[in-house]
Amino acid sequence: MGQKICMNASCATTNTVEWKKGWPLRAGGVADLCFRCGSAYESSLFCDTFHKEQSGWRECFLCHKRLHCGCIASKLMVELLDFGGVGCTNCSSCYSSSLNKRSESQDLLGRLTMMLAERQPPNGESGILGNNIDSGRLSQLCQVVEANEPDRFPQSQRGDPKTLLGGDKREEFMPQPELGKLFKPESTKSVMETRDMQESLSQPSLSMSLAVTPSGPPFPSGVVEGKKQSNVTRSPTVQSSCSVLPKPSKSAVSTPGTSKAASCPLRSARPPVEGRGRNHLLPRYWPRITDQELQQISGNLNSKIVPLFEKTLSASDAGRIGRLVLPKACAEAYFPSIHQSEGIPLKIQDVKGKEWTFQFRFWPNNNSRMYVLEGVTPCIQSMQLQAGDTVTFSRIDPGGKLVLGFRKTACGGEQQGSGLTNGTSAEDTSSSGVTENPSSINDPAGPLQMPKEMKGLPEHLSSPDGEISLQKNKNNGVRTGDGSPQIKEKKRTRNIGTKNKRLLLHNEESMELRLTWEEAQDLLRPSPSAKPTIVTIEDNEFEEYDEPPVFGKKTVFTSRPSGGQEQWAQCDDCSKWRRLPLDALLPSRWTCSDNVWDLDRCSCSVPEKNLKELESFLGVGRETKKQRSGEKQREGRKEEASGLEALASAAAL
DNA sequence: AATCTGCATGGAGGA
DNA sequence: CCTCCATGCAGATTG
Repeated sequence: MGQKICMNASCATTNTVEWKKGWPLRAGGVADLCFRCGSAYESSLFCDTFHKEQSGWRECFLCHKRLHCGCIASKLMVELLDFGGVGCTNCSSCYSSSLNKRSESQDLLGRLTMMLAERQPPNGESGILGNNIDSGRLSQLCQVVEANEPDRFPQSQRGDPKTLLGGDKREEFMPQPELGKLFKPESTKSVMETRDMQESLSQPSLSMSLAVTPSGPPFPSGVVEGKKQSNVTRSPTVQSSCSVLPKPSKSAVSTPGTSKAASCPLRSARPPVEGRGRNHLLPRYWPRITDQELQQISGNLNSKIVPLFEKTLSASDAGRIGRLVLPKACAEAYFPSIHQSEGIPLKIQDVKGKEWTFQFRFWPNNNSRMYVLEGVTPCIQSMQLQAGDTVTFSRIDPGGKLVLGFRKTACGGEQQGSGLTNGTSAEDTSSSGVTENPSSINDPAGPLQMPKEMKGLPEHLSSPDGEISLQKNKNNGVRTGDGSPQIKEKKRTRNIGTKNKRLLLHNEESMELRLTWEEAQDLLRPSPSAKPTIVTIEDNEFEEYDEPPVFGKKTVFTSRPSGGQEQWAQCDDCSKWRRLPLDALLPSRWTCSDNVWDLDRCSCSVPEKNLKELESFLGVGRETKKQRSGEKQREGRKEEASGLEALASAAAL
């Protein structure tokens, strides 16, 4: 950590800023980026998509089209991001635009397909998307892309670190200056960076990584609807505070949440911190956090807590619709500026360190805008909030990470469960519906979901056990704790799922998509005629194929009582199971006549052998076996087909 | 039919 | 009078 000038010419903070690590450039070298840039890619849209979530839909920053992260084109997009491209493959503003439409791109897609196949970890984990792309491949990709898109790659820029590093040249790589961030996909994190992952995550980071704008943290823009911004840098801190106490507004007094707050001598609404148009914020939205609460938390966190604003939930906010109406002034002051009605996904951490992603968007309304956070239902339910309760938006400095706290209206006083709480009545919030940091789910190395800042929270504010057992709830595809009442409401659960579907994250469909994708990976085989070229990168040998992979047939492995394993495959004609060598790889269609390993059973007329053993493994009985040739076979094929379709559609894209 | 989604409307409160 | 925002509503979508 030190003081340098951010090398990202488009970065909002081009003044002397904190920095923490460099930005690897394709031709080598490292560009020093400011804290904001550096932290941005940790939580960048595409990082999350590919390496944490690994499935689901995301929205392009530029064109706002949705792209499925499981698709190969999207994968390619992510890789290209490392070279400065920002945007989806559909986006005309991105130098990788139309890549998936070009005939030449088929080669890339084919290579990527192969890379996906190659990277499947032996244990079947969904790691292929999380593995690093080797530099050689990236170089190849880059060359092809450059060849295809010469206009986007002036010769002077290619592979010249000085060009990339030099002054504002970098800006030429940025499709839109106001994007202002370099999105560092995790796919391209170097080994070194991977090693530093924990450190990175322990650093405060911008959860809301989009739309960085020229001034004023966390997401200011130069001019927002005609309002000129103050050019404030790092925020003041907690102690910004109650020097000026507002005259209690009518609304503040009248709202259930705040009226009780007013009864607390310490709970005074404090003027908001810096932000666009903060002076226009109505006092009703001023955070009513006590100094005691703030000091306690600040002390625990080694970070500065900056209360931004709060809002008392209306019936519609807390209702099933899942939309939380944001005060316009607050949204424009503290949230990223958005220019498209669809808005952007916004990550906000709750008091337990769990990260939620909401869709921050707006609707045109009477020549103005109405800002909403969509998909809040799971979070609201997790906090067991209802109309009249208050949610508090705060920020952790440095880093600008958003924290969503809450304060409940309860008989005899308020309960507070924010990261700013005094800790006297932290809710035992269920983790249901939580869009847990996907890395914690997928990363076998351990959960990373608890930021350092939140680890400083008192225990009772953190997750009860810090490691909630993961249950793949097929109904909602999220972690479920021990069942809050809300979760048991089928309608709500359904609503959650569908809402999250809009969020493109962490929903049941993404879970299913991921599983399907993982299953599909099992089916990938190198083309039989393909001969691999061994490439050694960082002491790891990779087989590189010139031909795209083929889809193989699913097999099952059994364990002999005496030890050792056997592989079994089912004939596509007679549905009989045949034993295969362990290393046998089958094509997508395989019949007994293809059983070259056991000539005694290379015909469908030959009965099965050792069936009991196999059935024991499969957990099926004779009756099931009878049906196997019927329904089960069809289902099996259907499942297999779903995996194939997933890949096929990805490849088609 | 239920739910989602985008927009419209009108009351409340501030200027 | 104007802006904001809570909520309603209708068309679209989904199961």
